[in-house]
Amino acid sequence: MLRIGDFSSLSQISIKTLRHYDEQGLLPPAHVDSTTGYRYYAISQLPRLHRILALRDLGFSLDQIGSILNDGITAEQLRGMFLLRQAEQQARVEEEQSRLGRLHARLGLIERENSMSNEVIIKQAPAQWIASVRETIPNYPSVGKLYGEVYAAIPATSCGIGVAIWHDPDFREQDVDAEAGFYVKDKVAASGRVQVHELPAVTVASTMHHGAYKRLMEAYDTLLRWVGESGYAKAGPIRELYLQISMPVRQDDESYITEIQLPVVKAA
Amino acid sequence: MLRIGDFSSLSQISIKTLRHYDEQGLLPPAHVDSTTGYRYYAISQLPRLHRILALRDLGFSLDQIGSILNDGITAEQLRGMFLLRQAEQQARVEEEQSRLGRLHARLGLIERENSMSNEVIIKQAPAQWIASVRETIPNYPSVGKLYGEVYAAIPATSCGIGVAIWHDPDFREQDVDAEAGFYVKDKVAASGRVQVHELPAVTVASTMHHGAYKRLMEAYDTLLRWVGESGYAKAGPIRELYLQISMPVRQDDESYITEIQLPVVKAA
DNA sequence: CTTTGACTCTCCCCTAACCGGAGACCCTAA
DNA sequence: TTAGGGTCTCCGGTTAGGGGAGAGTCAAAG
Repeated sequence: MLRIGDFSSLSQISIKTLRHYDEQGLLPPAHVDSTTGYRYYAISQLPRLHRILALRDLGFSLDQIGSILNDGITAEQLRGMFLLRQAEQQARVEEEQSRLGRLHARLGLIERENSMSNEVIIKQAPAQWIASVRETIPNYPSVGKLYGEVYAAIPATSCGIGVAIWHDPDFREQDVDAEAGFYVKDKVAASGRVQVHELPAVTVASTMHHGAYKRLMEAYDTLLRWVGESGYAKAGPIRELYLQISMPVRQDDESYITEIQLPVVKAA
Repeated sequence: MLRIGDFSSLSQISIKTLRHYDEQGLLPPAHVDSTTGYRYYAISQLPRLHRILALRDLGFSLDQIGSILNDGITAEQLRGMFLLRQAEQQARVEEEQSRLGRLHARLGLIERENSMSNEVIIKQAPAQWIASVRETIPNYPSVGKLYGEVYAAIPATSCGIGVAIWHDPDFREQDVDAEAGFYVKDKVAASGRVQVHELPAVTVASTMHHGAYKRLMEAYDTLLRWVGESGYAKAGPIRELYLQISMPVRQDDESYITEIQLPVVKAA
């Protein structure tokens, strides 16, 4: 019988860890003195400790290790747990690799521009009701005229932020297939050219543009390059959210804040 | 000014997280009502939140993000932090990949043998004084005779566990270059053929064999295969530690516990 | 037999980045 | 004025242990 310190130096596992494994029921000492509480370990417990460490090294939680070691588990269940763990680990590796890729791309940007520019993040855009008109307009700035029409058609109280959706599959200078309107809290009544429909929840790559519209192109550049470099693919029309704006709209107002959202899916 | 719930649904970041970022000094609300404690956020704070999320996505801790955003950091320092983070991430990817590899190998074993056999783990063997004799012996079982010689030469009180070290670079059936002796707590005096020297601390791949010596070969098989599959290379002579043994030694005693340690380095 | 120094015990707090819930307070629309 | 939903702070929990305090224990030395 070994005291905990001896068992610790024999196994090279810290005393704290051994006590922790005792508490978790993974490795109760062979004997515990009921008056002093001293833990006494047998050398024959070393293989079990080794097994615990091996499973820990494979990424199982202590809970899972407990299930594997204590609850008489069948070979089939064991295989299932390993398959599950392998799938998780596979996903983890891919995630960490993708993070490394993004880091690499960001570092490249820093080295070129010597600062941090627009940040791109992936997020979930929730399902959202929108009141809007859709029309082919001669050029981008013309979109402004559509908002008045929508605004007049819906109650002001349910009117949320202004949104534009560019339905063209690619960038066009002219004859743009544009949808413009406002997010609305609830389903309001449609009227005439103003349609009310629900945008489904999607995963988007998003960037914030803080400044004048005339520099919005930079944000688009950043966003599109990032999406390509990070292994995503376009999965829907680009949205612009006019979070901070003033009336009348000016092309050079530096206080404007615009979010650009590009629906994406992970590329294979 | 938005209340925290509005800012939360606008940014798709949970209220709890926003409060947490406030506490950490990352994103204090634009205004806090001093009587009610209500947090009020400005839309112009969205870009900063985006920046925080982007850095979080790259794997920086909130502390590091705070340094980057709050402490006027130079471009050079920023570059340094990113380089460091990239190196860490690179190491992490390699570790997780290696874990996946081990998992895959283990799963292969499970599918073949339908159970868990010997577990192999990597650990640090501490530096250790040993009293031993080294001799070329005709075959493995002959090693037993050496222990009596060592045991007679050292004080019984300082005598630790029995150890054998196989110095041949590869497995040999005959004329084995063997070292046999006992770990000793302190440096004891050498005498005659019995040498006392210190084994340096090394990283070893280790497996526990619980059972008769005649099946020790299985443990060797497992250990050597594991080392190959897991991307390590042999870095020294194999040790056997006789943790549980009886006198006289019997080849078929199933209560024996033997640890096999193979010094390793990560293969490139 | 006693002392002494090393060892061990339990208990509590700490890690990172939040999540969940309790109880109290606040805001606003009907 | 009230009701219902929003918000506040505080407490506790998550993983796998680490650090330390204060009290008790063991074994060798005197």
